[in-house]
Amino acid sequence: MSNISDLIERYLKELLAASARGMIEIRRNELAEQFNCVPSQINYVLATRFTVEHGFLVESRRGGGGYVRIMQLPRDQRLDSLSQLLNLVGREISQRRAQAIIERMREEKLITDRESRMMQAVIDREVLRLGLPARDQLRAMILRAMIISLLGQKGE
Amino acid sequence: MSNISDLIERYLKELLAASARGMIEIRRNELAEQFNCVPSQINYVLATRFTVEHGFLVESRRGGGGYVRIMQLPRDQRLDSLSQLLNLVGREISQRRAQAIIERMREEKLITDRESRMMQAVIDREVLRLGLPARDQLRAMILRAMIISLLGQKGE
DNA sequence: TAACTTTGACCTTGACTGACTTTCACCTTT
DNA sequence: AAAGGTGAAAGTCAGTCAAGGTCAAAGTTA
Repeated sequence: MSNISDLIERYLKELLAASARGMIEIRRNELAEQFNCVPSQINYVLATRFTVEHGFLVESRRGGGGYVRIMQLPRDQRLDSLSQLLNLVGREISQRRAQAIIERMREEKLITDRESRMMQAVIDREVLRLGLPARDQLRAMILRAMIISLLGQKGE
Repeated sequence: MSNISDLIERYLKELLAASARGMIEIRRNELAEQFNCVPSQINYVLATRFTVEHGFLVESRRGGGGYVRIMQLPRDQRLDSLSQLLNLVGREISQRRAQAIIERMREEKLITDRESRMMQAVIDREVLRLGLPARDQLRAMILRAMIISLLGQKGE
């Protein structure tokens, strides 16, 4: 395995883990050179692995002295409320974003490993064999139902 | 005898036997080339000889750096009963029968109360808003996926 | 003939690239 | 100072390449 994008992801997460405030700043061009890739690949990594669903915030600035700042959202700003979580899901959701949300719930111990595995299995496009956009809508329905059933504690 | 599929099967099982964790990763294209067959024949072999019923779990990833991962499941009592439940689910299933199966899994302690609640939520016809028979087929796919997700516990 | 095997055309996903664009700090020029 | 130029960043996005997936038809075998 281990393509460049995965390596960059791991590297950035190590930097984040080592940083005091869960915040790092990088130079896009420098990082690209470090990994012998084109600068826009950094954007690809950020777009696919450091989204809000994953629990990160990315800011940047262009021009001379530009930078890319990656922040890991602190615990108490994270998925604390059910409505926040459902908001993130919305009326339709891609597999990617759903995976990220489930992974985040697991990291925050809102669900167990087994539960996350089950949820990941269910929202897979191989299971939800429908065309778009119906598939993304169904996935949202299902994910919402699962989240409500686990966290809503309705009637208990 | 010894058609190509049998050869590929034997080869993969040798690899699995030699591997420490009962888990191997292959490149579909490489393997196909090795056996002078078309890549899709690998899928045929996996689909006919490395199913859950046979005690295997197959995962894969597309795109650059893609792979096919084959895991051998340790055969035990729990696995056998889950496998039986899979047969019970079949290719389509009503909500009522699905509810009964989930309830039975809960009684047999194959799943926790939380897990059963989540499963019940997902197979509800209010969530799977499709007409019949598509809904019953989708429910079967989902239920199967959830049960299978429980199989890969120990290995990973 | 029924079941199994093999094949290939077409599809979907994921990683990566590069040409082109936008933004910004810092100069000049007037 | 205000306006405008310059180079140094980062951003965008459509396209290409690299995998694996699907399905039905054709071929083979028991």
